[in-house]
Amino acid sequence: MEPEIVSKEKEVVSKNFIEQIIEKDLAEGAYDKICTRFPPEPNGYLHIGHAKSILLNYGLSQEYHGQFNLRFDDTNPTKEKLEFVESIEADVRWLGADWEDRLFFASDYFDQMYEAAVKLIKKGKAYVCDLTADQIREYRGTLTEPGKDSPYRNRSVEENLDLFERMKNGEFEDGTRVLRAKIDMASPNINMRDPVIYRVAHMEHHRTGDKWCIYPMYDFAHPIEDAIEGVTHSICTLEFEDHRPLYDWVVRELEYSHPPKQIEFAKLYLTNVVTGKRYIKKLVEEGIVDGWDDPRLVSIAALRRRGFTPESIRRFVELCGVSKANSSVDYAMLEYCIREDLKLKKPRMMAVLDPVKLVIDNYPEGEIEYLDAPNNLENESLGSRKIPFGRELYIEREDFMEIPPRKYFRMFPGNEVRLMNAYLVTCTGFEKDEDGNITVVHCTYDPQTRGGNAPDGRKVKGTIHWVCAEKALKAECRLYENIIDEEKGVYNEDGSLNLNPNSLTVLKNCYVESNFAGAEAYDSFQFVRNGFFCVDSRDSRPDALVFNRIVSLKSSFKLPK
RNA sequence: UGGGCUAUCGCCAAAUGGUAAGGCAACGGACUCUGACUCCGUCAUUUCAAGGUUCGAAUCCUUGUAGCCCAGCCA
Repeated sequence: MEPEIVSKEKEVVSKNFIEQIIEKDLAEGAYDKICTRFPPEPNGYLHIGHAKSILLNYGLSQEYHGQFNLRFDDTNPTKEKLEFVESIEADVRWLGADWEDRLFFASDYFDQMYEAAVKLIKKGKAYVCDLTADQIREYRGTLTEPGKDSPYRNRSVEENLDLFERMKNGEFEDGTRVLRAKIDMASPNINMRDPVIYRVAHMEHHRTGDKWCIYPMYDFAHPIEDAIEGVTHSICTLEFEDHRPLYDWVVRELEYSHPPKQIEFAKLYLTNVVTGKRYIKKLVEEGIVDGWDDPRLVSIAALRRRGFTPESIRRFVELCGVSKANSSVDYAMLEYCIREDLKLKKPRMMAVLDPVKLVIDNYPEGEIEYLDAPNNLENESLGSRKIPFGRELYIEREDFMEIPPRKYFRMFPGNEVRLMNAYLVTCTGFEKDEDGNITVVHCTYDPQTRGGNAPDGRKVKGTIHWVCAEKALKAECRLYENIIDEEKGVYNEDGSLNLNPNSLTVLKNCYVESNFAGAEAYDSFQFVRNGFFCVDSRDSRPDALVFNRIVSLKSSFKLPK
């Protein structure tokens, strides 16, 4: 036997700019092994944008055989909650980013940060400042004018040491004193104008309790956290570019032997979707959506509930790429990824969302037969199921037309179509109510065509889905679209969110096959447009279900030109 | 009018001085037990603009233009 030559076309994947930096560092021997991290502040739920950062950092650690840490950047107790650290852990794990035993908290380093601050003071590189917040702002100058030195800038090392210790000991009220780095009040980079590195806040921290009443600022804490953990490449988003000189200043002044380096990349934005914790939070709080996992949102929890798989999100992030250009990825790309992932993996069921009754006049009354239906034509390993068939069925309203346009292949008087996995039927007539709405469609079936093929080999152009009227499960279907209007964009002119009033449609008269595994676990079904999948995987229900041609709801049949 | 960053197809995005990859979307056509999927084809003489250097420029230089970020004791 000739061995089959599988010449898999090599996928030419070009390296993104971060990979190039890492490869250069590795080649030059700057590091033996790389270490990346995902450092969320536990102040909200994660969304698709965070997935990019998580998967980027984790992916890099895998690609270059390094480490990936999960670290909570919990240096501001006013915003942080335990609830969020739990949800974040769950989401990161679900996405498949494995931090092994390296789950860290910035708050675990508070002692070391305090010591680091003392070290700066001793070097004459930090001082306690008594200016009020307003005064500090005034002294800072503006974007175009330099700042001026604080009157407290030249305190002695001894005095600074004493004052800083007393700050720690709780001798001062919130807001009365801060520790500042002594850098350059005239720097064109505002971040370098003697930034505050420690503030007083008498507040309970969700992990350290009341042990501390001073807390380090991000710019001071973050580089230290990275250095302590041996992070080599500290990857963050573009808005921190201006902070890099300060990041470098901190690791330099603190004399770390293998200083981490900060690399910035552009955040992921999606078209017609709300990202941004601020806005999501508002939608949740105002009750416009049901919660953080409302399927109209793109939080990780929502995507999961909606049937997205970790694989599909990984693929999506991979397709989006990494660069420094602000951009907004077409929502269609996300849909493509979930379709791709699910189409071979999941059984495909039948459901009718907008039902109209179909009566097969020559089918014996009261009889129900069970027909074989493959679960997925493209994946035999998913097996088959038995579906009930009877004299009365429901079909999709749009699958019948009284007067068909040209090239309409579905049901219209005189036309023969296939009921998927069942029989060929010929439409013989229909009934209307006084308003002119179609109420019943009539047809006759050809008993010879059981299974959907005619012994005489005749072909039909149309195949439609259906459910058995007697046996089908009546369900409430919730149809979700993006919460932002596709045409008008995300924001109104006044900057408010442009909400799509049709983002949630509840259909009360839907019918779903009753006899697939897990049917009984559902009391309502959620269909998501723009893809033929649906799900509600909350409460450990079965995960994503795929239905036939739900996609047609949105763009059904385009009239030929 | 300070500083930092970015500009390549409708949307992402490669190309690292050698003659504009790829994906999504769109559009044709073939196939089809859904009009989906699959397959096959089309889709940037040109890279924000204008000059310059070079045998050769998306890449280098000059001058513009547009967008994003920064004046928290947030991250």
